[in-house]
Amino acid sequence: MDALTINEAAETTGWSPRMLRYIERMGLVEPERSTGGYRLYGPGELQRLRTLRELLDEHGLALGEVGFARRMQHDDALRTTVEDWLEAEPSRPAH
Amino acid sequence: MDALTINEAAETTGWSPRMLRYIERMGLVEPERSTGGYRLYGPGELQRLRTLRELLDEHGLALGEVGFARRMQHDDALRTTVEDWLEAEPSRPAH
DNA sequence: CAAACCTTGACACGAGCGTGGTAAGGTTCC
DNA sequence: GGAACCTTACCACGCTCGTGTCAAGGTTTG
Repeated sequence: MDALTINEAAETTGWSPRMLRYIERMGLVEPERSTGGYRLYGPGELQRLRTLRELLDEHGLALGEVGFARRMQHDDALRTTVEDWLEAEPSRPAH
Repeated sequence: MDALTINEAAETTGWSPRMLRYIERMGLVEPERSTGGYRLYGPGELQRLRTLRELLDEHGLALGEVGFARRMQHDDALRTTVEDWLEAEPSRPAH
């Protein structure tokens, strides 16, 4: 078994176990579960957790913002509605 | 002059003057200014304010989230970094 | 089976968000 | 010039976010 439990995953990624559960609820990193319900973090998830940390630091993002970006990517209606609104810059009569 | 001042704009859009200033700081609707510094809302901005309200209600969004979407659209590095992270789903070895 | 680990759920708490108000001072325009 | 409006800058307050800790109970494994 090459999957780590939550405390082991926390140890190697630098996140706290508490935050790993929080990140899961955001839908950002969702590990498999053992038959008994234990979270099992595979190499893919561990990598993702490390790069998530970089992603946040690099651009000063919040977890909620990445979660929102994810929602936009999964919800076509949401994404297009937001994009349409953003693209409709105020039609300012030529300066 | 077909541009409204902040209180007039608030009146016709349903936002409070307080929120119009807040929305401006989010970078979502940035009206022109009079020489004296008064905000002047043109028809374009008024329309944008009304549709913004709809956008939020329709998908239960927060102003900060739309502001974040805007930042992503304006900052290429930010957008691609976030998208790359989201697209890299955990490489789960074939179940 | 028992020690060590995990689960969910609750309470806590500082920081920031979305609002409102108010104060001190500048702008518009009749 | 003065009434009515605007500006920025603060204080306030309830709510959510990010985070921790603890309790009660189930799982893993030596």
